[in-house]
Amino acid sequence: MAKRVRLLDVAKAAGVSQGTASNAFGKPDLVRKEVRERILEVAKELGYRGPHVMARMLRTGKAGALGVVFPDNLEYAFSDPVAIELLRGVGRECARQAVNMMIISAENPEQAITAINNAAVDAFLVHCYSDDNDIISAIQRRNQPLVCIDTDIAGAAGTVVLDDFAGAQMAAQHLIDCGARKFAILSLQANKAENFGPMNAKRRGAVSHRVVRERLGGYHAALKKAGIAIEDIVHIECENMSSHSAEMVETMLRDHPEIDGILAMSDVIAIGALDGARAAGRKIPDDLKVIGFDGIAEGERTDPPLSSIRQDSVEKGRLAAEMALGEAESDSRVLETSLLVRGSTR
Amino acid sequence: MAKRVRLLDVAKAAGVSQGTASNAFGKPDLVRKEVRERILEVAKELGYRGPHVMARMLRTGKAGALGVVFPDNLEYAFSDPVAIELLRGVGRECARQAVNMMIISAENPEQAITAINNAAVDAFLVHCYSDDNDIISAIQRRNQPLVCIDTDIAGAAGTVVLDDFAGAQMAAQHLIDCGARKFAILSLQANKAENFGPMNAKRRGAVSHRVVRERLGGYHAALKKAGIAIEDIVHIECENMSSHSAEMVETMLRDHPEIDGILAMSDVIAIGALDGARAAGRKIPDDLKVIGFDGIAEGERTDPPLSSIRQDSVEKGRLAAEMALGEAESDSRVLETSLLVRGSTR
DNA sequence: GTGCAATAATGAATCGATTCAATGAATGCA
DNA sequence: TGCATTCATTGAATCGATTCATTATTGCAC
Repeated sequence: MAKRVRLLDVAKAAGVSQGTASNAFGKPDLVRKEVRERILEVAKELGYRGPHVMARMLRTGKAGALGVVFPDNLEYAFSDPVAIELLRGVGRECARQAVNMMIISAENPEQAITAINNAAVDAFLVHCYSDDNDIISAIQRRNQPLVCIDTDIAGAAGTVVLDDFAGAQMAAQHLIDCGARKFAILSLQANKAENFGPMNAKRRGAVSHRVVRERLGGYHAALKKAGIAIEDIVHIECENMSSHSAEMVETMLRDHPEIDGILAMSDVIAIGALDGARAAGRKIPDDLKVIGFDGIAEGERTDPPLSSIRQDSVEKGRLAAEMALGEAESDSRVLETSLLVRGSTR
Repeated sequence: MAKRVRLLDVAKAAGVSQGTASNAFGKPDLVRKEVRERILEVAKELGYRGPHVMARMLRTGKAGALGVVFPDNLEYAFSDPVAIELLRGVGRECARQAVNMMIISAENPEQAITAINNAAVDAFLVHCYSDDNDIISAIQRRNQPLVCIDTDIAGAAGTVVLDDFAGAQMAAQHLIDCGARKFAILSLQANKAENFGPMNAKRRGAVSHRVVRERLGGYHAALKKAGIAIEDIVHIECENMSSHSAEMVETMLRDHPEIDGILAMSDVIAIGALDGARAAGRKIPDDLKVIGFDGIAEGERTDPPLSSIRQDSVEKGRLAAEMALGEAESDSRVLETSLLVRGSTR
């Protein structure tokens, strides 16, 4: 293979200094028009392909890219509807700022750390639930701006979270207003260690995932206020997959026929719950009210359409990107939620 | 800000050559254990953050990333279910090969070209419909492996496409088998220039998007064989959005009450068609059969569930990534489709 | 014609690693 | 003891740009 044509070669051939040749490409207004044109012409003749990206990066220190990390589960980034909305928002802001989007990919945590160390980016965005994490430390070691989404980590440059507590409270209050009295909570995974199924008090007390902790707190607060004892609530921890929650709910409803209100921590789980309830012979919303969390588009098409707590995940991603790229005003934002009433509670 | 600690600083402090220090990090087995440990220790003391990514890239010429470009519409990449599956596949392969995934982001074609020129990647993957494209040229100018998905472009290192013709043929044949005789085809955008609505013969003759050309050809072939004249088919070009196709279909069904079979070039369009047909008072599948294309998961939950031509978009993305990263056997692959019969044609 | 400012161009230093031919030391074998 | 071989280390060259202090040129006003 022929040796790559360098800027220096172009400069020599055009009879100008390397500095001028560089400016002809990067800062055209610093070079006299005719000189610049000659340089570009010579460049074309020699087959120069434009400034070498890596060399420029090394010199300028700018990568022109934002790193996006999903430590908990990487396949999840392109599967979960909420994660996808998040990515859409990140992409939107990156496009606005003319910065590329580097998705850190890995099959396991160890690989992820290597991937992080090899990524030429200017800042990191990390979406995760747990806050104790080798991956987070690896990012922090790079000493670049880091914005955390959905969790608050000490030392992060910024944080974007939801007011999960208030949202959950709203959800539970809504079910109470609809007349439900016997509740089941379908929780997202609460800890690093998987432990799906009924959730005992001990595990409820040791929730390391911020989102789960807050939402659980919000549910409990509203229910308590309505005079419902926490011990009377059925807690189940579900994988964030409709098929999984469907199974769980079907079983659960057979064991606890009295349940008339289901609080699901995600719409994906809630959609499965609708299926499970149908399989267990319940009529929704007559026998049983179900409310999800997130307000994803799929919730419009379920049978019946799913009530939920709407969050703006696109904006969440966009905002986080904006922060990471250093254009945001504050370094910590809490987004609000709103109640979305549809057929599953009406 | 204190000056960054360089490898050279570490080497000096540890009393070894820079080469040895480099090896201590990059090729540990070339350095005696005690020496390596001392180097690492000194590095930690000095606050050395590990080899500088950009410097390494410049020297080695490897970026450790795969560029992914969506020239037609960038927001689309995180909106369309099929594009997302594609990304999932790409992500899977990238993870397997320990390579990051650089999503080229831009708001307009001009910006996209800059973004491409600024991206430190080892290869490119491009998903697009049209084959004449400034963006493609920009990528080709970089002289790196380029794999095209869903279109075949001269000079690409590889191509991954679907047997769209056969799939479309299968779809049309299925509707014929179900007894439909009066057809409407809901096409994806056929050309760079947007022109949604009824599609005249002239526009049908000048389809620049390969996918549309092939699928249209497949539909026509099957219908012709069944003795249906092309002129009797209603052609409508839709935006790939359910809400848009719903409107189009509702209007279309009022103008053409005889239609009893709808061939949609995507499931997204088909799902809108179900809504539009319902709004126009049709019963599916009794009055009207509808079949989509792609076989996306959402099709299971529509009312009625959507028949479709299934394609494995995840595998399409994975395979393309594999090719681009240079591990695939061949440089051109055509994937097969299969018929997915559900409620909308039964 | 002189002085001053503005504009162009120069060329060497720099960004921070990796690589590789050369050298030195240590080991194995006859 | 001598020679070949292996293992560890060195140090300079290299990857390919950008930057910036300096010099050269031009234009303009008085």
